[in-house]
Amino acid sequence: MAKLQKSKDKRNALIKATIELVNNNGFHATPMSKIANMANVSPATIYLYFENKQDLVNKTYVEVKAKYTDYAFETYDVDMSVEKGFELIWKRIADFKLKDCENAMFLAQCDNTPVIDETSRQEGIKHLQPLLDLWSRGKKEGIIKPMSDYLLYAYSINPLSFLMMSEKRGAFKLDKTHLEEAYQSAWNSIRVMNESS
Amino acid sequence: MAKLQKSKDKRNALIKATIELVNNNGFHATPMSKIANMANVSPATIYLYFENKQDLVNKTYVEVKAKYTDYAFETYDVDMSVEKGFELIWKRIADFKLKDCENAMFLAQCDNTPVIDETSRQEGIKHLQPLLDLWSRGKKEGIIKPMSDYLLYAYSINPLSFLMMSEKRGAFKLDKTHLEEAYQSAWNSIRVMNESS
DNA sequence: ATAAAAAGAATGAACATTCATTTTTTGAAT
DNA sequence: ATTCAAAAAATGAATGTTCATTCTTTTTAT
Repeated sequence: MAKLQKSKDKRNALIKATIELVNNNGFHATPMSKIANMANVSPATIYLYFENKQDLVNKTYVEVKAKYTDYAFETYDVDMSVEKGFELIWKRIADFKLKDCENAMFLAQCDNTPVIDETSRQEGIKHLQPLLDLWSRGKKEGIIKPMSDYLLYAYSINPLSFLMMSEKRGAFKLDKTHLEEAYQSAWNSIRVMNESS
Repeated sequence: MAKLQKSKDKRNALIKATIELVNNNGFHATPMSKIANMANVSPATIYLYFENKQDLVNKTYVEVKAKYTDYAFETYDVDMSVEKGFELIWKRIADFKLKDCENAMFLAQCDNTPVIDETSRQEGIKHLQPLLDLWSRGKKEGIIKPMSDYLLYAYSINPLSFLMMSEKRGAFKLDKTHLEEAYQSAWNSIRVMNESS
C-alpha cells in the first residue's frame, strides 16, 4: 500500500503541475522538463505514469472534467423540481468556476483549442448527463424551452466560462450581486415565458 | 506600386496561412516553416514582414478582430432604436461567426489561451465600442438590464462562440430556426422584463 | 548598376523521449 | 525481526529531431 500511495501522490503532483503550467503557457509551450520540475520528479518518471505528453494532457482533461461535474451534481437530486434543480446545478457550477479557477481555466482552454484528442473530449461530455436529463424533463413539463441542448448550454452554463476568464484577467470582479444577475439572465434565456415571474 | 502590391499580397497570404494553421494545430504547434510553405514564401521572408512569430500572431489577431467588428457594425446606425440596433448587431455577428468560421475560430482560440500579448488583446477590445455605447443607451432608456458589460456580453454575444465551436466539431447544425431561438434567448437574458413581449 | 526583396542553407537552442544506471521496495527465508 | 536477492521505480544523462531565427547569396525592380 505504501508503494501505491506514493505513486498516487506523484501522479497527482504531475497532473497538478500540468494544469498550472498549461494555464500559464499553453500546452505546447510547457515542456515535460518543467512539468517534471514542478512535480519534483525526473522527466523520465513521467513516462512511468503516462505514455507520452499527449496522453498526459488527455488524462488530465478527463480527470478535471470529472471533478468539475462531480462537484456540480453533488447536491443535486433527481426528485427536485426542474427550477430548483437547475438553480442548484447552475450555482454549483458557478461556485466551482470561481473557487477552483485553476481547474476551470484548464477546461476552458482545452475546450477551445485542438490540444485534446477527440475521444477524450467525448469522454468528458458523458459526465454532463444529469444536466441533460434535467433539461429533458423540463421540456416535457413545459418549463424549459424546447431548444437543442447545445443552445441551452450555450446560454445558461457556458457564459460562466467567459465571466471566469474576464475575472481572471482582472477585468472585473464577480460579486454576489453579479452572480445573482447572471443566474437570472441564464434562467430567463432558457425558461418558457408566461404570466408568472 | 507593383512592388508595394506584391508585398501586400504576401502579407495577406502569411496572415491567412497563420489563421488556418493555428486553427488546426494551435499556435505553438505551427512552425514558421509551415506558415511559409502555405504562403508560398521562404521562411526568411516572414521576417521581412513581421518581427518574429509572436509579432505575427499578435498582428494577425488584431487584424482579424478589426475585420470581425467592421462586419458586425457595418449596417448599424446610432440613430436606430436600442432593440433594433441590438438585433441587427447580434445577427451580423452570428452571420460572421457562421460564414467566416475560420476567422471566428481563430479569435475564439486567441481569446481562450495565453498566446496573445496583453497589449494586442486590449487593442482588440477597443473595436467593440459601438456595442458598449448601444448598451449604455439601452440602460439609460430602461430597455437593457443595468448589468455590467461583461455580463451582457457573456449572455448575449459570447454564446455564439460556443455554438460555432459545436457546429465546427460537427456536433450539430445551426439552422435558421436555431438562430432565431438563439437570438430570443440572448435578448431575453439581457432585456428588462415587463408586460409587453 | 544599385538597392530592395526573397531565397535556401546554416546555426544553435529547446525539447520529447529513451537508455543505462542507481535507488527503493518487496516478500521469502532465516 | 533481519537479511537479502529480485523486481519495480526512479533518475540523470544522452539522443535525435524540430524549430525559430540569422546569414549569405541570388533574384528582382528601378
